[in-house]
Amino acid sequence: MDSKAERDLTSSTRATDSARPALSRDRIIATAIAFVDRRSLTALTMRQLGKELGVEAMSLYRYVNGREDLLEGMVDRMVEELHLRTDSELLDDNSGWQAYLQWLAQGVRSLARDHPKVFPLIATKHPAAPWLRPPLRSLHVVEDFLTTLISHGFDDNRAVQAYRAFSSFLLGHLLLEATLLGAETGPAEEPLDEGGSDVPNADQDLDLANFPHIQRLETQLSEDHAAAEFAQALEDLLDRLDRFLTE
Amino acid sequence: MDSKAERDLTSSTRATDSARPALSRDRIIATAIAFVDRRSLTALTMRQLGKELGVEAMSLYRYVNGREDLLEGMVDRMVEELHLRTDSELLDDNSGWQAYLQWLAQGVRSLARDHPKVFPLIATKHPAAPWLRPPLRSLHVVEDFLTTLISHGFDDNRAVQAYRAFSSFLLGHLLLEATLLGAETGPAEEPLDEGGSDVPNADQDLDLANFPHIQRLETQLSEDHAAAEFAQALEDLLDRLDRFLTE
DNA sequence: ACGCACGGCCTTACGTCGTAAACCGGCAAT
DNA sequence: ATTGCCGGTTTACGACGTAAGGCCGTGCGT
Repeated sequence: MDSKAERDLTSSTRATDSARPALSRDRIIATAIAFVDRRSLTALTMRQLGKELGVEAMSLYRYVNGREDLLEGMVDRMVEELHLRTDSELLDDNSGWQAYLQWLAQGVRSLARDHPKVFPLIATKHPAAPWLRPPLRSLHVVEDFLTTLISHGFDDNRAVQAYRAFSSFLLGHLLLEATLLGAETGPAEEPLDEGGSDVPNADQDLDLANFPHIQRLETQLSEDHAAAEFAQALEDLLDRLDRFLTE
Repeated sequence: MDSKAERDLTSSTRATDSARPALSRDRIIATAIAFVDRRSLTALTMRQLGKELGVEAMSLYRYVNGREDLLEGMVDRMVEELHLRTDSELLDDNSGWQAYLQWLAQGVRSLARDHPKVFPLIATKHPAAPWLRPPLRSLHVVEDFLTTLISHGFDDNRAVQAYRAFSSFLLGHLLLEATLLGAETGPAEEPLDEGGSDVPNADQDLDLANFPHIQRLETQLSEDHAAAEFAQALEDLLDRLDRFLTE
């Protein structure tokens, strides 16, 4: 009675099938993303993912071309999402390019916050082309970006430079934030005790005796103002681009 | 005669032995870094590294506490290097904090450029403490940072914020640059042809027909002005911090 | 001088990973 | 009924990280 539960509805593989959604690239990728969100990147294994989908690992290979391709699929899927929900108003002349960039930045930030364990992948994986810079690694998104800026007075050169600056900005802030959030899912991380007990292990490690400033500022350093700082830095970047535009 | 070649020089394992430098954590880590530079992160395997050192894989475990620890060691080593060659002049009141930040930024950039394949590790690995943000993930470096800024008129709060802004800046620009440089060592990457030929596979892929801007700007997008852009963005950041300081 | 503990490296072994290749049941069209 | 494909399974291989124990030369204690 293990996997026979959904057998009787096979009278015809109709669309009304609700029991077993049937394997597909999309479903695999979606499940993989959810899985990584819940567990971790290194936990994402073909066999585990198979189990998650109620299927043997090798079945996945009919839809994804190996693990590497799966990861790429996840990245593409997530970034493409950005383009899909582009409010076309934003691309018009109505709201300025700044509104568009604000929207885009917040969108990418949402990605990073919703999937902190996946984001390093977006940030790190080598793009298909050298002009597809993380995290804006979708042709659609980049095209939107360039279109919007150019239609708002940027010349080619400045649009490209803006693209680069914007990419760097997002990457830096959001990868940091994501790394912070997806705290390694560390279950316990044994201190590994390295030895006996007589010698108090003289190296510096995590006692802050020799680092007075860090020690004093420890709490401040640990505070999380990610949202505000992101917003502020984004403002500054936009100002910079604006100045850049009218120079 | 396979591994006996270097047997006869074992008359005594004296210090004067120049043939086989003898295993040590330092040597292992150094070799690992060099190895990753030459090959890639995923190619760095305990067995491969052993081979590189003329030793069995398991021998490494006497000095590094597993692969994860090895990677951490590599990161630490590289970042610590920054602190070691800190010109103490820079920390004095003589040159301003801006000179220090310029120096530090260029130092980290050198790291990224010298070891583009390792840099993602520095950027991505979870720091030991939440206030050790990549890529400035060394207590020494952070302490230097805070000391310098505070001794130049920053109050605690602003110094901390500067630290965060600076980290994000470096991470974004340099991870991007490193990713670009360490071009995945991709040997060929078969186009994998995905199926028949009748349906032209309606997705966009890499023909730029539907992306006029990208197509037109392709060359500009591919141009590499990393150095200049980095310098410029750094200038702007310093200005921003300066304004921030006297507000 | 001799023995012996010990540090440093090797051998063996286990479980898990990605994935190539062959296989197999059932549906559709012939 | 036959055939062939489609979607999934089985089996198998080599490489990985690493636990556990073996082995051998060196240097110290006596």
